[in-house]
Amino acid sequence: MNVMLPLYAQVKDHILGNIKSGTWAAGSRVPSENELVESFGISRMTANRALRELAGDGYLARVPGVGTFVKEQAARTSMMELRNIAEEIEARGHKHSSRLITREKVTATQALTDEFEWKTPKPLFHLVVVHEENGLPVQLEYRWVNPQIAADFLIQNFTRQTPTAYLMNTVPVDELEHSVEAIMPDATQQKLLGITAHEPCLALQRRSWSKDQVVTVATLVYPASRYALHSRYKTNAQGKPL
Amino acid sequence: MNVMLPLYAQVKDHILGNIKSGTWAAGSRVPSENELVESFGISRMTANRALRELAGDGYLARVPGVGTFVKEQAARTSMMELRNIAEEIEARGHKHSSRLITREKVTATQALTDEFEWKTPKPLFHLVVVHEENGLPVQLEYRWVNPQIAADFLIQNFTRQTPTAYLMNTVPVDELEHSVEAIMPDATQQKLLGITAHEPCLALQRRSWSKDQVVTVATLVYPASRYALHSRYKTNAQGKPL
DNA sequence: CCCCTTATACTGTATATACAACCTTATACA
DNA sequence: TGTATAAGGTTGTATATACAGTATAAGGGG
Repeated sequence: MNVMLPLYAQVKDHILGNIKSGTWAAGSRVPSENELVESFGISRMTANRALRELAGDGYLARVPGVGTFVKEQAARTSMMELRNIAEEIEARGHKHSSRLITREKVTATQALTDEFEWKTPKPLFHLVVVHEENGLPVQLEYRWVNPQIAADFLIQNFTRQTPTAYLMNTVPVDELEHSVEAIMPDATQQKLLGITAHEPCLALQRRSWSKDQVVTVATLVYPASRYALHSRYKTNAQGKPL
Repeated sequence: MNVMLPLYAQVKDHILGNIKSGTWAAGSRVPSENELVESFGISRMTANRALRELAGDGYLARVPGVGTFVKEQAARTSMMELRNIAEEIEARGHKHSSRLITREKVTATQALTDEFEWKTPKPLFHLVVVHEENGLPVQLEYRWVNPQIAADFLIQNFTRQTPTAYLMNTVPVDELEHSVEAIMPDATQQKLLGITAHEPCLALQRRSWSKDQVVTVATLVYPASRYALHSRYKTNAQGKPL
């Protein structure tokens, strides 16, 4: 059952674990390549690969002749990121409610198999939820969840806690991907959102990873008249987010 | 003058050049590690590093036992980064071109005065540009620029350098704001983008600040069928992106 | 005291080698 | 004909070794 990770990945996990747990604070020094060679009993090239890849991912900064250090990771706060809609609505002083449309266990289609980065189709939890702000539908949520990571996902009561909130509290998220497009709603979506066929919608697709495995894929459909996505943040000298 | 690049970087450049120039189309096979060993006279580990890093960057897909292939680059743009569309298109190995529709000096409307955080209306530079990917319109850019910060903006030749590129090189950006909504195009937009009245569009509004002053306001309209906005990033050390 | 040299530690790159896992194709066999 | 096997090419990982470049600290000589 337990898949043996490659050595360099084990070293990466070890270092990343110490960073995320806060044991190694930002700016502090991580073991040098030769120290990792000693403690893990590996070759220097393997230690080099672990440190080099973590540096490429932005977790570490390497300085020739000096050492390797934990990088400062400013929180990139924005509404485009992982935020659950219930909090957003309540932050506006409005009332959030939700209607559970579908809750089932399905087998992944080919497209979903690709999304989850699997080679073969596997079982998936599937959920369809309509979120309402003061009784008016504002978001249609299609969600698929990897059962291997969130095994008890389907037995949750999602009228009290949104799927996003449950996943955020249960699984640590390493990586997020968002994709936004404009779509015209189909008949089912029109009915569930209470809109006409002529109203365009935003379709926000979100994938989240934990330890290089896709945890969940969600498609969030917003009627254009009722919602706009928004973000604002500071940047560094290169024009990239901090 | 010439800085000698490391061997693995030279190999990466060679492969990337063939992708961007379109010599190697999406789906086509790139040389195997052993073939690179032969043609470049390098060791297999060096070839491996070049291919592995390009795969990590999303340019290549590697299949054990089969080979390495040029990946399809989806027509998507990053909403988190301040990146100019010309680079994005060229990174996909396609050709970027642009048509300047309007170039003028105007006085800010009340709405624009608010956007620029001014108390009274002031002069503004205004530009309308259509960006094309392989000759097909993919973005309609409405841009307003603060003349106090970029005084020589209007005399630039924007067929060689995009407005975004010019501003990125001229003014350091401290802060960015994005807002996305779904719209139906009006008659003018339909004509400029070459789309029908029934195709929804993404309208991305962007404001950027430098030293607490608004530098530029831009509205970027993307036909839904040709573009999706995209972002992917690692979360912070605490795994709590918000 | 200051400057130069030297030693040491660390990262960056490159090679040669090895073995495993995977896939395709050709071949031998029933 | 159909199937099992073998061979060869491909990626993935791991090691041992080597040399270059950079930064820091220690020591020696003016």
